[in-house]
Amino acid sequence: MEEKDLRIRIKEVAVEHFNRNGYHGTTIRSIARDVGCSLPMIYYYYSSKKELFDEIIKKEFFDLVKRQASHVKSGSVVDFYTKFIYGLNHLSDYDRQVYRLGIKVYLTFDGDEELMGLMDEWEKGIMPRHREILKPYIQNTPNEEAVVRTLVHLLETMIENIVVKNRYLPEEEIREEIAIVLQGIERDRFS
Amino acid sequence: MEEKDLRIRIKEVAVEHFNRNGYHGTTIRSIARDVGCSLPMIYYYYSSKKELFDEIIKKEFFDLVKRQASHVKSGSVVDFYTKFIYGLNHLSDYDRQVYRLGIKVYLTFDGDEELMGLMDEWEKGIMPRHREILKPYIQNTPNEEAVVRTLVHLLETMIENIVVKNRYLPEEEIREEIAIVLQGIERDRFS
DNA sequence: TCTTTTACCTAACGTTCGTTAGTATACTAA
DNA sequence: TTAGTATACTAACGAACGTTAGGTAAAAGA
Repeated sequence: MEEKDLRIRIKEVAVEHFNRNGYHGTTIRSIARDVGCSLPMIYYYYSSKKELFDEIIKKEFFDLVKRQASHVKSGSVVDFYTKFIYGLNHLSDYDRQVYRLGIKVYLTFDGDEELMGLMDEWEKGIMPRHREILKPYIQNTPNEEAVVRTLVHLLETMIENIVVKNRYLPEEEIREEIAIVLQGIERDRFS
Repeated sequence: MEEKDLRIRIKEVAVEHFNRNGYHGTTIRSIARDVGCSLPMIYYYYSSKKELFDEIIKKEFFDLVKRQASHVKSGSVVDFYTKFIYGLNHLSDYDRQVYRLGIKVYLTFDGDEELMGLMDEWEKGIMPRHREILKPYIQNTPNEEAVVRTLVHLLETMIENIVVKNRYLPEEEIREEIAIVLQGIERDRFS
């Protein structure tokens, strides 16, 4: 319990509390109680409640999604996306809660204007990245753009199901859904 | 301003505040201030802050989704779903905020165990309803169940985009995405 | 050695919260 | 007319909040 840096322990417990009770529903006192330290120690490592919340989003969340986005593409597109989503089932509790908290801010359900602005910036990069990944497969499809959009939308719901609603999505179900959106795409690879 | 029942005015302002600041971030005082009445008047009409929140979800939200679900199916399936989603763009501010608040509870981002339980019950009816609607069109498709699931997932993200993130989704974009998921379905009607 | 810094604490500050006690005014029924 | 009820208020309660003042004890640096 005590072998870990107190600063990190505080952040871990804070992630749990912000997740369970939201920003306003979380109290510094309850974090201190669960960490097992005194109340002012929170202020020794973080200048305020807001800074603690901000660090979780600005560092932990964006580090996590950057890590996620750097997964190497291998095999077919359907394979790639299926494994990407399926992998979320096995996120650590901490990572899952950080992800969940980030999505909450992304959906403007928590956080302040500044954090929401960062999310908007981040969101702008999503569609182009997937357009790039899918480009080799769909460049001769008529509704190219719509397919990218539909896939991204589908991915979003599946991510929410796993990360936010804490559901387990079986690999075959994920594959089926992605294949439906990308049907006719895979074949073009060999044409 | 004063022609409306105070009880209703309070609920309207509460919906705004719960939406903007969440349950814990909303104060009875700020609601009273924006309504233009004294603080104890909130307690004259609602026994507690929690009861006020609960009524919004239990009555307003579920009434709204029931109203939404009763839309008559006409034309093609793609048409039906397109119009259903597109119509959300033109929800009144009040209805949109009630919807948004409900989704927040649905995603377990707010509300207590009891309300989340009601959401779980409600969610169980979603997939069967759409399976029923789609049945005539997909009964000869091999991946029947997966198509229903994918469509429901896609609808969920589009609803979130409009209602939660407050985006405007053009009718053609909605139609394109639905058509991608249901491709090959429409044709079977005439086979 | 002595001084400074680091890591921790108890206790309290002022503010705001949800909620209620107590009272006034206006309409309604008798 | 008068008793009662519905609608409104001012003022305050105790509790909990974010935050800080001020201190201690040990380790590190000089």
